[in-house]
Amino acid sequence: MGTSEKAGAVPANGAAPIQRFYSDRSWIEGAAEEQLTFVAGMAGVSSVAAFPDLHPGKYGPVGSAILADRIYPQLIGNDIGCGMSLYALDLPARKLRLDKAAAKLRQLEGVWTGNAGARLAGEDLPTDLHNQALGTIGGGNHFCELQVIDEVTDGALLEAAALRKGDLVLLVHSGSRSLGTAVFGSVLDRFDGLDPNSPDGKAYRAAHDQAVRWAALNRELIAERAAKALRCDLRIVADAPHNLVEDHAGGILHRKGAARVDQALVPLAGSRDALSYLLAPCREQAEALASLAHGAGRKYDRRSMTGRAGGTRSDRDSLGRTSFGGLVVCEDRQLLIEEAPAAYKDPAQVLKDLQSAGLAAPVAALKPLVTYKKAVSDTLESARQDKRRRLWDRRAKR
DNA sequence: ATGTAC
Repeated sequence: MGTSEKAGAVPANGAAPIQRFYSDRSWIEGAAEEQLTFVAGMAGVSSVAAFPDLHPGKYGPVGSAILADRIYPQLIGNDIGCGMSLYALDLPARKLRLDKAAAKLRQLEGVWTGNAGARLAGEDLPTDLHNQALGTIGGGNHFCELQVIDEVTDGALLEAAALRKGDLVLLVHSGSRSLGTAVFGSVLDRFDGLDPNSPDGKAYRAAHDQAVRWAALNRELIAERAAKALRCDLRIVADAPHNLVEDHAGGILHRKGAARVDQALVPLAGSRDALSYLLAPCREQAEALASLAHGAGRKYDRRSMTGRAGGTRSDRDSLGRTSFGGLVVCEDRQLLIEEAPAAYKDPAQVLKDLQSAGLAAPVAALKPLVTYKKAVSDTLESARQDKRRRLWDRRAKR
């Protein structure tokens, strides 16, 4: 980086400034800090913002926003366009039976049989673009959760969104499935980044932008499938993608698990056994790069969860229920363990840090009722794999 | 994260 007029904002070592929006009360791994430092030193990076959900990722710190003069596809990774959508349901909460709702949500399993071509065309996408996966949640940390508006902290803002305490909502976390994987796969040898104005940069950006629109449509279709299964209507409250590149302040902003704040309300996802929140973004701070935390953030990686949760039968059974009396639909045992609530940080602390940093204010807390992840039974092979990992971990501890 | 990889 040269001695431009921006030199005053650049630390002596030439790395970009890192703005941290978390306190020492948040659980931040050393590896995530190292990744932040690495990313801030990458060529062309001018600004980095880190949020309290920060945790190490495969190619960089998840829970950060990175402004650069070029596109680094690895910072976005596979799941281009991944994000959170919140929908209001016109279903009376008092009529809801959780076990029946859980049974109905099982209809989310399998393919969606609607008119994919028409919906894709409506989003200005090719009518045959990856349509076999449309309307499906996927695996990992993706979910579709039925929630109830619990505590209200800003009644006026909630009312402005035509919501009130006791209303049922749907929080959908999903992305572009293997469409995004294919787009990332086409640039795997480009870790030095792409000039956004070069043919390669433009080609990536075009395919990326399609995956972003596909992912948003996918969340919409998942919500529609869920509402149809629950036999009610739905209305969108917010859609906040957190994994993509976009133009920002004359550069390329990489959202690496950092929610976009261009709407009145932004969802902050908790774990399935913790509250989620509806946030009102505060006046913009340039250093925050128009971003917020996207969730609680992982505390433990997937692999290490095998030794931490689901060790006994009763432990595994308890993973299917929540302390709120909620239900979890996830018949893949390995997934149930990897995504155990213990794998996640406390979303209330994430909220506190965002609040004290002056980035957002809570509007309402959302209580999980039914978390839908996967309704098909895990295979014999994945059970065997689970057992092998367990034995291996036990041996490693000696 | 993923119609994974053994």
